[in-house]
Amino acid sequence: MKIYNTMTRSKEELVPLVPGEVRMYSCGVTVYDLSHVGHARMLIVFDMIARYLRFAGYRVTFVRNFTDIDDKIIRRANQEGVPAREISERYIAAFREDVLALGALPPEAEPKATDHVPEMIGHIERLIAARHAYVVDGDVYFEVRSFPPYGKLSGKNLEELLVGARVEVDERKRDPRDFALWKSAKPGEPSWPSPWGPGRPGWHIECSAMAMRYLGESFDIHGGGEDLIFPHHECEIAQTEALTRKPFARLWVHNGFINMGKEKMSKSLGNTLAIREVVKRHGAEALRLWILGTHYRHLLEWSDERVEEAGRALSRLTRLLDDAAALGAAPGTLPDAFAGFAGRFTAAMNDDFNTPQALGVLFDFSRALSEHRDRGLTTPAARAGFTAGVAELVRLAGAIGLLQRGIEAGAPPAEVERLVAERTAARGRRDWKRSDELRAAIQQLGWAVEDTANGPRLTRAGG
RNA sequence: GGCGCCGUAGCCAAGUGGUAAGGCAGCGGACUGCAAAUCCGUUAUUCGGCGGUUCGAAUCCGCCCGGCGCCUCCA
Repeated sequence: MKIYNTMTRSKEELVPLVPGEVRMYSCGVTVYDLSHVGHARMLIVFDMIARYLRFAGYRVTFVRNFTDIDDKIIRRANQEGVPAREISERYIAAFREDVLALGALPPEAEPKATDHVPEMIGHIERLIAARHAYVVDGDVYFEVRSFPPYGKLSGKNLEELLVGARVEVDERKRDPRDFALWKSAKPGEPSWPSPWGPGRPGWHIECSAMAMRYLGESFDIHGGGEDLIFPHHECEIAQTEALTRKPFARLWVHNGFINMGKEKMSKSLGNTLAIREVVKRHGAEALRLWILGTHYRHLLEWSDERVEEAGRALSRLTRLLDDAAALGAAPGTLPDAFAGFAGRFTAAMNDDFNTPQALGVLFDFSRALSEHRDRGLTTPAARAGFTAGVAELVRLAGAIGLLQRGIEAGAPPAEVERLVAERTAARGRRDWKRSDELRAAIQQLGWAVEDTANGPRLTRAGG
C-alpha cells in the first residue's frame, strides 16, 4: 500500500513499525465553537483511512486529540463570563455529536490537552536539560537553532523563515523563530503549576506529549489538515525528535481544504458552515460520498448542489440494498461476474487512498448488479447470487465508511405488505383511484411503492 | 519575495508515457394507468495555450496564460 508522505513529497510504501499494526495520530480541533464542514472533511478522510487500513487487515490504533486550552477558548469564556472549562466541555460534547452524525468511528483514544499537563511539563523539562529550550520570565521557548532539521517537513529553510516572519518579534526570545512551549499565566487565566510558575502549555507541545503517551516515541502515521504542516507539525517534530533522536512519525498525511467559493473557509472570514447544518440538509452519507469523490489531498469547493448530486448518486447504491432486503434471500456464493470488483477496488485504494477511482469501481459494480437483477430474479440461485453481490458491494463500500446501514434484515412490516397486496389487487381491477389511495396510505407508514416490470418495489421513504 | 498545488465533456472528478474511469445533468429507447425509479444506448479524435523530447504525451521538459494555498490563529 502506497501513501503520500508530505515529508518526502512522494508516495511511499506503508511499512508499519510493528508488523500488522498501524498506529496513527491525527490532530483534532480546538474546542471553542461548533465544528464546520472543513473539519468534517478531516474527520471523514481519517475515518476512511482508519477503516480502510482495518479492511486491509491491519490492527489500527487511532488517536485524535482535543485542544481544550488556548487563547480562543479563553477569549470566548471571557465573552460569556464562564470558566474556560465550560466552553471546552460544551464544544467537546458538540464535536462528539457531530462525529457520530457523520458516521465516523470514534478513535481508540481522544485525549484532552488539559489531562496531560504533567507529561508536557516533564517533556519541557527534558528539553531544557538538553539545552533545546530556555526560560524567560516564566515562559519557556524552544530554541529552533538547536534543531538544524527544523523546516524539513514544510520544505522551508531557516533563513527564509527569518525573512518571512510577519509576527511581532518578542524581544525576549533569542531568535524570532523560537516558539513557546509554556506560557506564563496572565491575571484571570486558567493555569497549572509548573517549575517556571503558573501557566499553560503552548499549542504544539500537547500533540508531542499525547502522541508519545499513547503511541510511543515513533509511530506510523501522523496527520491533520494541510494548514497544520507549518508551523504546528514542524514544531512537533522539532520538540519531539530533539529529545528522542528518532523519527516521530513515519508518514505525514495531510488532507486538503474545503473552500467557500474562492476563499478558504475560516472563522475570521465568517464563511463557515456547521457540520450539523450540512448533515441536516443533505445527510451524512451524501456528504461523505461528495468528499470522497475528490482525492483527499485536493482542494474542494463547497457547493450545496454538488452534495445534493452526491445524494442522488448514493440512491443508486442504496436502492440495491433495498432490493436485496426485500428479497429476503440468504446470500449464496459470489457469482463469477461479481468477483473482479474487489481487486479493482483495493488496487485503487492501495494507491494513496484513491477514493474517486474506488468509487468508480463501486458504481461499475452497481451497474452489474442492476443488470443481474433486471434479467429477473426468478430462481433461488439468481436471488442468492444477487444477495451475495449486494453483500459484497456493502463490504467494499464499508471499507470507506459508505453504505453503513447494510442490507436491512427482514421484510417491510406486515401492514405495509398487506396494503401492497391490496393495491396490487386494485391495480388488477384497474381501480386507479383505490390504487392511489393505497399508495398514499403506504407512504404514511414510511414506505414508497413503485411499479416495475417485475411487480411492485418497496423502498423506505427518505432512506 | 520563498515554497507548493491546480487547470480533463454542460457541471463535478479519476487517470501522470501506450492511445480518455466514474458521478450529476442532457438526449434516444425499453418499461408504464399515473408517478417515480430502473435498465440499455449515447454525449471529449481530445485533456488551459505554444513549442520541445519520444515510435508514441492529458501524462516528461521549457515558456506563457488563468485559479489557489502556506510562509508562526487555522482541519
